[in-house]
Amino acid sequence: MPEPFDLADDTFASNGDRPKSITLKDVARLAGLSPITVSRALHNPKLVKPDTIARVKEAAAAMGYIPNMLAGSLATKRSQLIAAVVPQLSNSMFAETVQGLNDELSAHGYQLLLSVSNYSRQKEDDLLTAILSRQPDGIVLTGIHHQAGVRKKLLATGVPVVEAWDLTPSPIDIAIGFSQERVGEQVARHLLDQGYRRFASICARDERANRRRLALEAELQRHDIAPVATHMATPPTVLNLGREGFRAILAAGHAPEVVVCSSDVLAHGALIEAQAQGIAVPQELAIMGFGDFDFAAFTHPPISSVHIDKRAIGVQAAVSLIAKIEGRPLAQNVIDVGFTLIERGTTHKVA
Amino acid sequence: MPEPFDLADDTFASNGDRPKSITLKDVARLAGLSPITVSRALHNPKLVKPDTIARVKEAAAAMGYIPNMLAGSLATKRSQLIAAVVPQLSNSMFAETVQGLNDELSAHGYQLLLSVSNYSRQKEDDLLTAILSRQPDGIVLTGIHHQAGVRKKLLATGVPVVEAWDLTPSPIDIAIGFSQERVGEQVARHLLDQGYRRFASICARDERANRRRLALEAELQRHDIAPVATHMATPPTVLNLGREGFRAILAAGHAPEVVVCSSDVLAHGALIEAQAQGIAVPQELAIMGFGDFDFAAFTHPPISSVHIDKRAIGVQAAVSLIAKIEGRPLAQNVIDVGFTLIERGTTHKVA
DNA sequence: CTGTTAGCGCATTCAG
DNA sequence: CTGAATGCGCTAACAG
Repeated sequence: MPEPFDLADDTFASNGDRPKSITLKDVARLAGLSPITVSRALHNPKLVKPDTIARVKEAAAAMGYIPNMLAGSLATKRSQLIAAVVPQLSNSMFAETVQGLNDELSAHGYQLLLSVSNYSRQKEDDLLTAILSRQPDGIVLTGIHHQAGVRKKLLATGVPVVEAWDLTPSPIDIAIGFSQERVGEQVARHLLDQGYRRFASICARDERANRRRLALEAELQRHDIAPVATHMATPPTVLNLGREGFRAILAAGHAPEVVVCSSDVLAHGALIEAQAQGIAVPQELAIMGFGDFDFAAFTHPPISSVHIDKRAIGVQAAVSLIAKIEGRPLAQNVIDVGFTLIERGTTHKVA
Repeated sequence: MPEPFDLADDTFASNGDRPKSITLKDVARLAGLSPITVSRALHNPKLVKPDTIARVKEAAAAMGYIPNMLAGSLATKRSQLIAAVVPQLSNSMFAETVQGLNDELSAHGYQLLLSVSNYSRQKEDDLLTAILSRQPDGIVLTGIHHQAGVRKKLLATGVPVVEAWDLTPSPIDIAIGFSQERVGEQVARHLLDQGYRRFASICARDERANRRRLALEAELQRHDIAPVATHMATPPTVLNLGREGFRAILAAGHAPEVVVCSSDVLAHGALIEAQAQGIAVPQELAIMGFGDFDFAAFTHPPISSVHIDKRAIGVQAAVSLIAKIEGRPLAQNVIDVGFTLIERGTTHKVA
């Protein structure tokens, strides 16, 4: 532990008295060169003689020089900044996407400006204004539905934009995700194939989750089946909402054969509630999750789910954005990362 | 869905051809004023006549003016940016802290630059260099142990710094967290009081988790008790590591009365594994978690844990940073957010 | 390979 | 209350 009890003095106060930063010019002086040469030595070494590069590096190190990227970005019009807006961070699938995004960005020298919209389009819009003022080189948004005017505002700036976690034929710029509708439809077909007929759902009040639910119901309709019960849960999607949701469904007198949940977290809650009530899963009740969270394969029984490569969405967003920023053409501006139904212990063949 | 199929044209390409941004000067011209007056009307309305403010706002709106904060920050030396470095985002307690931090910052007009260190001090150090070049107004680090030189580097810049999730008498600037040692000690005492004697632990390879474990063992020592088994797990701390860990402990022939886990996620895994093996919890095996995650209270049985106000750490970090940035003195630069043992269904009085 | 000149967009002086 | 001059720190463009 270095310098113990240096508190009194070190409590260097309000940032008026910040040490005057040492600049390129200072380094240049010490190295006996012009500022621009120092700049080049640091960022464009090919243009500088090895000797001088060494001299520069030495001087910079000696002075503890830290470049001022604000100034650099202002001059180059490249900020090396990517902004992302997610609906939520804790208890969400987005944390993984953000981590993937960040990892890939970091590997390419970009940094991440992160904002949380709390599922509010208005908030997203407001955040976007603040974000744009930082001149990001790229932006990642969640979803394809935004406040009126967002599309135009974004197009006006010309920043590359990724809309993640959904698909559309007409993205603002780039869309990376999967079809919510196809998920709902496929889940319905799969469960119908297994012989289930009495469906219930526990669904988060989330635009995408709801579209999956509606697509599932539409597919059921086509087979002349209507869901017996639907329980909506307000995010954040915590485990207890799954327990409560299933309890509510039972309390209303419904006896579903299968409960389809908009998230594995809810499915897990339903599973625990069922077990607590002595209902055998999957014999008496089947449960379907979504997202294929880390824990889904390891609960007891493991939860059948829809696998989404959450991390890949983030990584792919970074890759696409960087490609576009660096002027490389994209093969496609709508990327379907797909999904996979995963049959595990909470569902089984009935018919 | 606005403007369907406008893809072909809208695929505005690589950012060379970004629309030349409209500046303060442009707005000024349209409003028939000087740039500085426009600037004041926007950021310092008190210095400007109401009429002209209106005129400015109108002109700005008409042109869709978006201020360039890079330029603004360069001039003012205030970036309104707070940088945070966390070891990990997905499957971690830090997501909640980051969300709290972000919410509070956002409410005060600050934005968050987020980086992930992957539990590497070297990476943290590297990130810090990149971060400092953005001239953040404040920095949040996780933990109190950093690469050599980090402390000095930070002090040299004079940026306010919060070290979160731990405590120390000599923080770089501000520390906000709780004592890992006291957690370990208290958990040991509590379980000893309940009559447990044969302890095992499943512990993440994480500096803080390990210090809690060591403190627990030290307290056991004082009662002449040595743990029967310790299983270390490499982050990310996913549920399956808890299952595997407990399985490994059993496989090694140990028969602990209680398993202390460094995270509720691991505890949950241990719980599921125990149940899968027909071991009754808490009758035959007690399990202690850490973190009081959302799900802990709702598993079956609910998991005894140590509650940490994860979100508060982030909020408090923001509050302290902002206070310092704005020149308000801090009452204290070491803030203990404490912790609370929560007795639930996975432990019970034996003696 | 290195230097000079100019300007990125805005806000801080200081004047009126 | 409004404006003119100057500079934040860096790099693009053009020399040499």
